[in-house]
Amino acid sequence: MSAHTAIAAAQPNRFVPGYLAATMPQSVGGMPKAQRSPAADPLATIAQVKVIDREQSIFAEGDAADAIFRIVDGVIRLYKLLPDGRRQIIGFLQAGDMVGLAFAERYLYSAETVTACTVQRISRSQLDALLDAQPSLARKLLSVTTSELVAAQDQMLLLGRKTALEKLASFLLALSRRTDGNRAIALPMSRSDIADYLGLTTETVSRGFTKLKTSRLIRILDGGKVELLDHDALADLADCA
Amino acid sequence: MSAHTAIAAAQPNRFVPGYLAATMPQSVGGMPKAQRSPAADPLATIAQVKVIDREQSIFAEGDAADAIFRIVDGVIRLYKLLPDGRRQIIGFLQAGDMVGLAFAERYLYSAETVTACTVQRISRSQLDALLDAQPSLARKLLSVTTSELVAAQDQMLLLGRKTALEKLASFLLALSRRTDGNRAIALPMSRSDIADYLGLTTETVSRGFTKLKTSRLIRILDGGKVELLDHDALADLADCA
DNA sequence: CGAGGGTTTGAAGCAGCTCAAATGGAGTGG
DNA sequence: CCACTCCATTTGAGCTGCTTCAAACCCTCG
Repeated sequence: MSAHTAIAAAQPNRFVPGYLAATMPQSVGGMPKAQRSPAADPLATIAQVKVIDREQSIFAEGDAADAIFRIVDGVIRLYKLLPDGRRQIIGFLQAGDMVGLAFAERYLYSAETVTACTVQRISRSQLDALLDAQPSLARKLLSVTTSELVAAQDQMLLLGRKTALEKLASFLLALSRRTDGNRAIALPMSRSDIADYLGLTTETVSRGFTKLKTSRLIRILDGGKVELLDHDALADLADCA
Repeated sequence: MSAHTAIAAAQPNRFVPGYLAATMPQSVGGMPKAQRSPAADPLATIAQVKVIDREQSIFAEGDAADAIFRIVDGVIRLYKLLPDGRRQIIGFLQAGDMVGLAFAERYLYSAETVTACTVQRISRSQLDALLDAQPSLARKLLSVTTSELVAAQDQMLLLGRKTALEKLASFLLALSRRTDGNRAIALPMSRSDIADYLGLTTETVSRGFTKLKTSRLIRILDGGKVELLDHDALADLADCA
């Protein structure tokens, strides 16, 4: 079982339309897989399933936005680039998340797999038809999009005002929240992915991990997993200094 | 006529539900005021109008979120605070924008007037009733919320990966876009507001303005206005280095 | 005209970056 | 099973862009 599967398994049926920003800090109600009836998921019936290798592009910023994707398994990163190559990762997406711009001609960011992924592809026209046929869907999507906006605002606070160590602590806690508060969390993405998500360099991320390790706040486990040894201390770090 | 009125007049009927993030980089279609029929604005009929002084609180992070607000005139800032007082401004809002969390118990950020403002207050229960009565409203709100998310993602790129001067150039261009691309733009907010929006200090913002002035890219006008002398050069700065 | 606030400018410090090298771990082939 | 390669990660050392601290400037308003 690969690392990302562990994340995916704990992930409830999150549903994210349009732009998907930083999904990390979003708190989600836990609902066991068994309770999800297929009837409640009209998208599944029209989706086309694709399996994609790790580190592959799904679409790039500027491509015609003719489809949206829902992640069934695996981890995906969304990012924007500056002309000189500087990269900002907008979010890491997991099982249940949806990707793709709902109301624009072209994708405004790029999407790549971090791990091997299974995704559902839903064409734009099919989604539009579904929205027409089922007006309640829009309200549901509105609710989830609003949550995404909340997450994006948390990330703005992080990027604009937190120190490197505070950013790292926030990141780890957000991951922990996504996996139902588990102490051990999977980190399928590289240091450089984390750096580009937090507005840092890989070296600074690495030094931060070292500092958290020597402070006994975290412990590195096998398979790229991290154990949060002192949740409260990390929370203090994350919220402030 | 106060400075903010100039911004407001150029502002079409933007409509922003739920969390309102950085609205700056959002491009909006221009529609003259005369074409807006009151019938197309069901919110206006149930809204309670309030006039608020400059530098006043509208609501604070953590307050019960029992109403949303639509700005009729003036400029408002939304921000989040860290426990030690560091502030990140999430966005500046203007006429047409809506503020207030649609699907949470409490506001997740604070809102304050920058200039004197006129706002419409719509209670949460009234909005919910309106959404039930008029399902198409949800889809419209979804569209606009998605635009907000796009703006938030642009701001993440700015905060995480741009230099001080690039941030300033981006900010000025975004303001210019909001006022239909006018060369002269109003800056009703203080240096410290701008700093907290761009993840900088007031001193760095001030030095940036000075550098843009001596480079002949901008010119300071009366009444806190700024004229963009070289739009293209600013655009080069904003997108990259 | 004087007080009070925001803004600008100056000088010094430092958090995080850059450049560089060492370490380590996973995959590959002998 | 080991040797080797490759590349991500870690560590080190110096640098720099932004911050911090401080003071001067300047506008507005009473």
